[in-house]
Amino acid sequence: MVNEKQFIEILKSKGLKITNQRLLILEVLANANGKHYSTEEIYDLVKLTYPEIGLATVYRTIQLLLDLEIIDKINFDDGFVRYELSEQLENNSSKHQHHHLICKACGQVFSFKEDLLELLEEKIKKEMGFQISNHEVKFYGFCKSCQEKNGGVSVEKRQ
Amino acid sequence: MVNEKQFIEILKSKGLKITNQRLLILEVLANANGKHYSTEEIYDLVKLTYPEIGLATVYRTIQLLLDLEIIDKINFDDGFVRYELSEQLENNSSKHQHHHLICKACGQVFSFKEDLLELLEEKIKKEMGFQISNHEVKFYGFCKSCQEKNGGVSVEKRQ
DNA sequence: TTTGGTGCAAAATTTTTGCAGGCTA
DNA sequence: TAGCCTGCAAAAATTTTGCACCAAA
Repeated sequence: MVNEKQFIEILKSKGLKITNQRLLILEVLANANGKHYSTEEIYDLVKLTYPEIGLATVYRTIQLLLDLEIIDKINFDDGFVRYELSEQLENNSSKHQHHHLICKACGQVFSFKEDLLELLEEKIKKEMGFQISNHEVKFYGFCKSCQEKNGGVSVEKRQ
Repeated sequence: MVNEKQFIEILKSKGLKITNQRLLILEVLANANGKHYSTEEIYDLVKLTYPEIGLATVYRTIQLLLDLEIIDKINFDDGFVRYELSEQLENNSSKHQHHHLICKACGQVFSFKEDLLELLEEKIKKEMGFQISNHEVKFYGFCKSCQEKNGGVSVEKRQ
């Protein structure tokens, strides 16, 4: 999880410039606290403190953060592409920290910290020779509160 | 995996009409054979045998197939939303058949049939009360042939 | 015949790009 | 100062919608 100081170092080391826009976008994502923002949401949040920012800059900065592997792209199939700070550690090796639980009734997204995929990854490596560097796991279902609300019969709100 | 006969029965039972367009779109997906088509690709393929079809019909039929849980939506983050026939069985209970391996060098998508997620799903159920009905697992990395091509040093082509 | 489904075109969304000017290093 | 970066607006790409007509039941 990259902080501002590290981010500045990364930019410097690549010969990239340190701008308010870049720092503010990273800050929004760093303070997301479990939320997953879309480009538009990031744009709106940055505008609160820096109204002159353009949406194109947000798109360009997000692409930059993706290229630098500082953030990850996630798609919850709600029509928006969302982003979150990558959990990748400086020493690399383990990028496997959490999975997403998506409630089909209320649309809420929960994070679950745990990695139990080593077995599966080993099997894939052995059987297919595929070298895994990262994974994305999404579980669709019904959250506790939606199950209780409907007495066990949960109704889908979205596909 | 739904075949044409079953599809017709499902449509009938819901009071929906059986049209050439619907049958042809299902046929394209049923013959995809491991490939994952985007809306545009489905449109182009159906046009070969039914040139008068409109793109809007493809979008509407795909939404219908999603609602009926005959197909699943997949996003490989290449800018296109893709679809594949759902593996869901008639008797329900198990929808957990395969995962996707996405090569970051050549972009190819491989499928891996295996489910070793029961342990993780049980844990999630127990700890969070979240009732899982389906999951989507994507592994990013480098396929065997790309590893060999580059002598073990694989170069990313895309994020 | 009735109703749902389709094709077309327009509209709405989301994302990318070109360019002149501004800011970081 | 040089060149990267930004904002704006236009363009491109993807998806949805309205409507008149057509076709399945």
